[in-house]
This record gives sequence, structure tokens and C-alpha cells, in this order.
Amino acid sequence: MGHENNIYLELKKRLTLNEFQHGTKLRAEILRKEFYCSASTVREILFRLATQGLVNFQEQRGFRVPEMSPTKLIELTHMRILLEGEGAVLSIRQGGFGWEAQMAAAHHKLSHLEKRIHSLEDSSELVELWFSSETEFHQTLISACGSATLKQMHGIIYNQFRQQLMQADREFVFISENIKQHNEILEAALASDETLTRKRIHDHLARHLTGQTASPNNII
Amino acid sequence: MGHENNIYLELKKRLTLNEFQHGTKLRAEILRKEFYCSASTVREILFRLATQGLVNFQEQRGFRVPEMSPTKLIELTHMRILLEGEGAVLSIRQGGFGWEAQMAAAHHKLSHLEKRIHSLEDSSELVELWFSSETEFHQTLISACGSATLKQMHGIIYNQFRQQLMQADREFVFISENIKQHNEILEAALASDETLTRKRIHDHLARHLTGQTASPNNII
DNA sequence: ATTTTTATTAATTTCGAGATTAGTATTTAA
DNA sequence: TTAAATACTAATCTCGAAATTAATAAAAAT
Repeated sequence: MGHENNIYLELKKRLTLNEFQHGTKLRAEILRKEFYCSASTVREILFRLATQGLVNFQEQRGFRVPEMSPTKLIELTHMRILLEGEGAVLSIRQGGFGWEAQMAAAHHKLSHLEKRIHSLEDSSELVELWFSSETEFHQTLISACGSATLKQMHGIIYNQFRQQLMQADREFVFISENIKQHNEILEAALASDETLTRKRIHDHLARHLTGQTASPNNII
Repeated sequence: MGHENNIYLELKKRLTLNEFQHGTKLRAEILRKEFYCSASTVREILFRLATQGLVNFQEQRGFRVPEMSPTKLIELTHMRILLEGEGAVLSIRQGGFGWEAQMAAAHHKLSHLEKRIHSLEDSSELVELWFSSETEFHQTLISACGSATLKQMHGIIYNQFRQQLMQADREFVFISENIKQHNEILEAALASDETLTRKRIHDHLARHLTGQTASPNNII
């Protein structure tokens, strides 16, 4: 039926949403039962995910979900600042009105959600929704850069970033600082201020550069 | 024996050295004979290479070597400028004496080779050697940046860049402009001039931003 | 003559089993 | 008792063949 690609996407989604525990062994023989396919097919998929950095592979000892690593999170953050900064600047130059409208829309969605979450006691249901809205906001930011390659690279980095961050960041969703920062990025972008946009993307992500956000202490 | 990884590296090397023609179909059934392994093993490897962008995959119609695309080359060049610029600046800050020595060594090797090629009629034998020296020079440039992630991303981009460029650039190896540019990059880096290093990396690669170097006309 | 349908061929995709290797428990020797 | 050697178990890796799908050629219909 050729649904191998579906399995690939499903596994990728689970890995980026951190539905596996860090360090978990991913046995083809086990996963095959869940997806009703052969172990070879799963193995093929795991290799693909390994090339994207979402699973680790060691010869003769199989596949594992990568462990958390403060260093890695810092590196990924640095890459995000670099790629999103560049992508946003290019989008400002080439995006035009269409892009600006998309930015406004993406931010509106995200902002609305953040405010709702902020005023709720139990927001666990909305967190998943927030994740996808946050992704959309940052993707839209670079969407008009004109380079499929840059967007693809950013995708790889972003997914690994998510995987590293785990649920550690859930608390931050509540903090009004986050709402403010997304708003500031939007403002700078719509004002076509390239330098300021770069700075605000940096400031928004800077909290991950200290090696704090990935520490087990921060997990809810 | 677990030599699958060797096959992976061998194929990767061939793809980046452009030993296959652009657009060539890569049939697992054919390649398996060359490597004395099964078609499944080859298929697994081709999937891995596809994730790196070195081969294209289409569902139910197999694997192909990517076609040449001026647009793609421009995008890859842009990424190289971004990543190498950043990596070089970080290396300047953190590399110290050890890195400076490595830079000098890598440049010396490359420079020596370029001069020899420049004074020869038939340099086809040395071109392969030049390729690896050029790679080493640019890798050394970012080697002390302190980010394995950045280096890995750069590797992916660099390989695709090579693949796109094909033999189109062989002529340029002869041109003294190239020797000069490598020298200027070294000078700026050893002088710890971050802005100038960035500019010279840009200028060195800028000839690929016009959409000329990938055109079939330029092929020797 | 052109298009549509059907049969043939050649490719891709999936599978389960056999071969190999790692990990663990047991036995033997010092 | 500890260390080394051996036997056992459970995993990974490789393979060739069967099932599926695409590409092509031949036949039928408009």
C-alpha cells in the first residue's frame, strides 16, 4: 500500500512531541506490531530519522531516543537564532503584503491561545494546540525567505530543538513574557526593521542559551 | 560483518564527487551487485542519503541523482556564506593558537596544490586531490566554532553544494583569483578581523550567487 | 488514426526467516 | 572470592523471494 511514509511521519511527530522518554530503546520488532508492518520496514524508517538527528543509531546495538543534553540545546538555539534571523530578514525584503497578512494571522492565533492558557488553571489540553501554533508562527516568520533549503534546514533544527526541550518549557507558556516577546517580534517584522527583528528573535530564544531550560529541575 | 556503513560512505563520496550523472536512476538491484550485498541493504542506504538531500526519492518510482538546478546552487551558496561566516567568527573567538596553526597548515597544503595545478597543462590527476584540500580548508575554518551541530549542518550543505556544482567549477581551480581569495580569507582570520573574514568568505563564494556557474555552458 | 482498454514486462515495496553479533548467566580455573 | 572462559539468550543485520505497483507493448474500440 506504500504507507511507509505515513509511519515515518507518525514516528517523527511522536519524537518531536516527546511522546517517548529520552533514552528509550526503539526496537523494530516491537514497533512493527503497532504499525502492522515488518521489522525491516521499521528499521528503514529509523535509519531515516537517525539522519535527521531525531534518533541515535549505534552499530550492532540499535536505535535510541537521544538523551537530553544542555550543550546540544544551546547549539540548537544558536542555530535557530541564526536561521530564523536570516529567514525573517529575507522575508521582510521579499514577503510583501501577503506575508505580512500571514504573520498577523499566525500571531493572532498564537496570541489568542496564549491568553486563554494564561487565564486557565488546567491548560494541559491546550498545550498541544499551543505547540503547533508556536511552530506555525516561527515557520511563517521565515516562510517568504525564498529559500527551500533554508526552510528545510530550519525544520531539522527546530524538530531537534523541540525534542531536547521536552516538557521543560511548558511552564513558560504561561508566563506573560512569552506573549510579549511574540508580539514584539511581529511588530519589528511588520515595521520592516531588520536589525530589530534579528535582535528580538535572539532575545526570545536567549533563555535557552544559559544551559538552564534543559535541566531536569525545570521539568514540571 | 556490518559493513553497511562503508557502503554508505562510499556512495556518499561518489555522489559528492559527482561520479554519477545528474538524473541517473539508482536501482538497488543494480548497485547490490557492485557491493556484494542485498537490494534491501542498498535501499536502506539510499533512503539515508535521500534524507541528506544527496539523492531524490519518489514513492513507487525509486531513487535518482538530483538534477542540476541554478536556483538550488544559489540557495546552497547562501547557506554556506551564512554557516561558514558564523563558524569562522566563532572559531576566531574560541580557536586560539591551535586553530590558527591548523588554518595555516590547511592553507599551505591547498595553496601549494593550487600553484602546481596552475603551472600544469594536464592537471586532471591533481583535481581530486585539490577537492579534498579545499574541503579541508573550509572545514578547518569552522572547526573551532565549538558547535557540532553547526559543523554537521555545514557538512550537509557543503556536500549538496559540491554535487550541484559538478565539474563546472574545475576551470576555476586554475584561475589565480581563487588562490588569492583563499589567501585573503586566511589573512583576515589570523588577524582576528571578524567582519572582514565574513566579507571575504562572502566574496569568495559570491560567483555562485549569479546563477552562472551551474549552467551547462560552463562545463569543461 | 487516435484513444481507450487490456496484457505483458519490469520495477519497487514488503516480508519473514536465517545468519551474525551483543548481552547475560553459568561454569570452570586460579 | 575473583577472574576468565564458556554456554545461553535476545537482539541486530542480511538476505532472497513473494506481493504490489508502475511502465510499456499489444489489442480493441471509437
